[in-house]
Amino acid sequence: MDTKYNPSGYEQKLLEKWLSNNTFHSEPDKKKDPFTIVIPPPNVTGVLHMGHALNNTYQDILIRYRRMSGLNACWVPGTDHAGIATQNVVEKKLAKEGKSRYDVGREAFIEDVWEWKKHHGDYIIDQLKKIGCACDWERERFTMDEGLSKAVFTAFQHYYEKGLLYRGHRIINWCPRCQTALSDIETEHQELPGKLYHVKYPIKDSDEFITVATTRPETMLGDVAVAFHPDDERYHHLKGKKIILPIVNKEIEVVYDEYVDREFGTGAVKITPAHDPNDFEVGKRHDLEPVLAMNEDGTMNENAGELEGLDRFVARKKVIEILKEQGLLVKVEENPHNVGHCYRCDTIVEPYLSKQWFVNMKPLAEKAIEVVEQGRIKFTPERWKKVFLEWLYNIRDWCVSRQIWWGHRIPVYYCQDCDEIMVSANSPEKCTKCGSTNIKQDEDVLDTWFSSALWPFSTLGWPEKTKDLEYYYPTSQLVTAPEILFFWVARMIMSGMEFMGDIPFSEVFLTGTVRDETGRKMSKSLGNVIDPLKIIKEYGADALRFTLMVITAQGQDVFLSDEKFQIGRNFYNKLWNASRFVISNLEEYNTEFNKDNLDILDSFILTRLEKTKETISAAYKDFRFDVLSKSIYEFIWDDFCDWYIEGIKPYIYGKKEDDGNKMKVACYVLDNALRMLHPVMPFITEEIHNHLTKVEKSLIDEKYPIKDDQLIDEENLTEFKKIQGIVKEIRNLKAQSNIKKSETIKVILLNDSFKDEESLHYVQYFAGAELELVDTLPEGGKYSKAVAENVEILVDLTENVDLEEEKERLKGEIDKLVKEIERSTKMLNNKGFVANAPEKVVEKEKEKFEMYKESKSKLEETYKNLFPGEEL
RNA sequence: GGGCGGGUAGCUCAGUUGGGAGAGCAUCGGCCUUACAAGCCGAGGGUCACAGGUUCGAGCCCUGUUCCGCCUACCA
Repeated sequence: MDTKYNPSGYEQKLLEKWLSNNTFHSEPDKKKDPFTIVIPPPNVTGVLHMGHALNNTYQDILIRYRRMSGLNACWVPGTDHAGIATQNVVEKKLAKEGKSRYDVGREAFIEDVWEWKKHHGDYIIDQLKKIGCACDWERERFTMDEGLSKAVFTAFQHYYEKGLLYRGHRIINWCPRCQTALSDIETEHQELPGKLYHVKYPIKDSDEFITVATTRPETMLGDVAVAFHPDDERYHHLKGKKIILPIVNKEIEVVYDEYVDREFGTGAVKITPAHDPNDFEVGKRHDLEPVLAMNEDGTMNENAGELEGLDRFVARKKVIEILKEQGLLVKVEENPHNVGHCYRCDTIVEPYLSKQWFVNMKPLAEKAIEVVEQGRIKFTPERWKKVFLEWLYNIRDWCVSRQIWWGHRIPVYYCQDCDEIMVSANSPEKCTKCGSTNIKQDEDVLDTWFSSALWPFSTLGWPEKTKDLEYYYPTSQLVTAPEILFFWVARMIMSGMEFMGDIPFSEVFLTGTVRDETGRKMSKSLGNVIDPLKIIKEYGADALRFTLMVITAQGQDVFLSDEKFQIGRNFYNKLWNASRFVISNLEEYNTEFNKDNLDILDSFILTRLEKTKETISAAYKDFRFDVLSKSIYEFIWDDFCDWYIEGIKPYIYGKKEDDGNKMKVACYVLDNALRMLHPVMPFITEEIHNHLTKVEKSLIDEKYPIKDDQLIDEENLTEFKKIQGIVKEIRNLKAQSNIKKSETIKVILLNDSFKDEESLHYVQYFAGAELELVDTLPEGGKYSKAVAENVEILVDLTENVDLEEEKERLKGEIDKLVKEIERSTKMLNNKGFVANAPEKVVEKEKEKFEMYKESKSKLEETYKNLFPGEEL
């Protein structure tokens, strides 16, 4: 084995092996239970970021663990066509050539996107491979694949025929830059400093004015009425009157509607049905014809009179100017408010009246609510369940049409001759009603999330009834970011119930968000991203994975910085070197140690190993990746390296009699540890395992270690912990007395301090001490004393010891004990404690009390001996 | 406006049915001990945000306050 482990070389080699052997492939197999995960498909435009790295490491660990545990694990990978985002990328590319998509035309543009996808789109898939993802690459899917497109059209037709899909005029969120409708959750609200403008509208045939307030004055050009509360007597006299809309000097209506809050402002609300969802509802109730004042690109239209052609924000200023000139602007107040922004390009979205396709979500949501309330789908951390349900209880219809070109074109066909509307997954050639071939397909495409909603079954072949679908569906667990809980998770559950009649997965694990060290979300525009590929290059994929796992508490946000990845690097370095030591001292790969020939050290390491297995399997159940990573880390570093390997050295170097059993134990432990760690650090564990067994195999095909209760020996573990405690104390005494670790120190112990010779040997060895056993401890003389684990430790102080320091040390120790005794006394004198606390706790406290008292008197004795006559 | 998460060592964070406050990094001291200086041995360091309450006992449970972050929402 190389003396240094250089990740990039090994990782590349192993990766090529895995890929060329198709190691991660899964086929339906009735003899085994499936364990399925579908990947949250990253955008084709995406490059791997830390969020992906975190998310996919979780999934990879789950997949590898289940596969090693004997399940038929299948991880379905793929990418999402990400309509708006991808179109934006290609449009930007065109813009550099001075062209727009309209210049090249729809067909040529889509070809361009496919071309782009072919060359840049699979970039992220390669990156996933680099972090070691055990995806079944043969099953890679793309949401625009033929099969998945068919799923989309089939689903659309199904919803339409069931009456759950309709086309209607509604206020939607319009992005003037992307020039498309967005769904409610695709608009992100940010608070911006805004103003509330109070404007006077003249009342026709009267000297009176009515004052209304607005945050978006430019939309007043689309006003059709002013509304008052029906019970508001201040405005009853206006019934039947008309109001003059300034600037365009149009007559508008007076209406009375309970929507108006009498307490707010003047109690008068201008009604702009084409630019505000509430106003739209009011307009409908009062038969008011909406007036659209804006074009799709955010400029004012012909209804804006002299403002026609101005951009909406320029128009806002202009409106205010005009109103001021005409003396109609009453006042302007500061009014910070939340404004919707396009989640793809951050442009301020416009509530805008438009004809779009909607899915009626209520009936779909009901089933999703049911399965989650019943606990058939479990969320981890559990708090997301509430968030999830809350959203579903208040669900609104989903606007699914988008005015872009890249995506699944809506499978609706309009006959140009007879107005027939046909909805069909198979593009019809002629009108089903009049037979005309003059039919035109809807221009719009579907929301990208419409296709991802079908992902858990469309990737497995739906709408065909495939073997895969039958075997792998429902999938097992889903790992994703909470940001897409509504976008994706909720919709998958709804469509799973609708099309498959069953839940798409039974457990959902929501990850935390990756942030920089100051707590900000990592984003390109902030420039605070840590590129996982850079980390892989510097530290290796294993270090990246391990570090992410060990520092991220379950579902909590994680704060990252470059240096943190040293945790992982240091760990693999330790593992590599320890393994190198074991392997180089091993004659052959043999884990069949003699169970009847174990000493206290063997028993200690085996007990700790088996207990670690227990911790790990519990951690898997609870998605505690931090716990499982940390417990393997501690086992390998603290128990195996610092105690077991150190402890067997005298046997290896021939300083102690050895029958070879210790190396077999070491082999067994290392073999187990590598398997246990493999899901977290797949590369190095496999590399080492191959060296250990001298056989080239994929570790993922090996069995995950199962706990062997026979190897657990609590009594020996306790005894060894006692050894460790004493060793630590002696080392401490040596360090404080400036005695080198390599120098031995004379230590006197009572005969019955330990169970047997073995224990004494290890104390002597680990502590670097020469033990003298006596029946009674010497009184007087220059000895320092410490008490650990209820054992008195006497150290010869004849040489080289600063008595002043020793005095301080003893004083400090005694002081600590005094405080402990005080605390303990108080507790034990408390009748309530003795009466109410569990007997075990009280007993323990009494024992401790006795121990403290004993220790204290022992130390005091020593103090008096060393410093006769001096006050404590 | 509503909801959620968090405030524990200098930093980043653990702390699972309430029973003597932990890890990693950083700091300090000592070590080239034949796997590893990316290491080994040892040490110091905390009014568990604040104020109440429940309890024999609270970092943990309840109430309130405060600060940070996130999600969500049509008050013109």
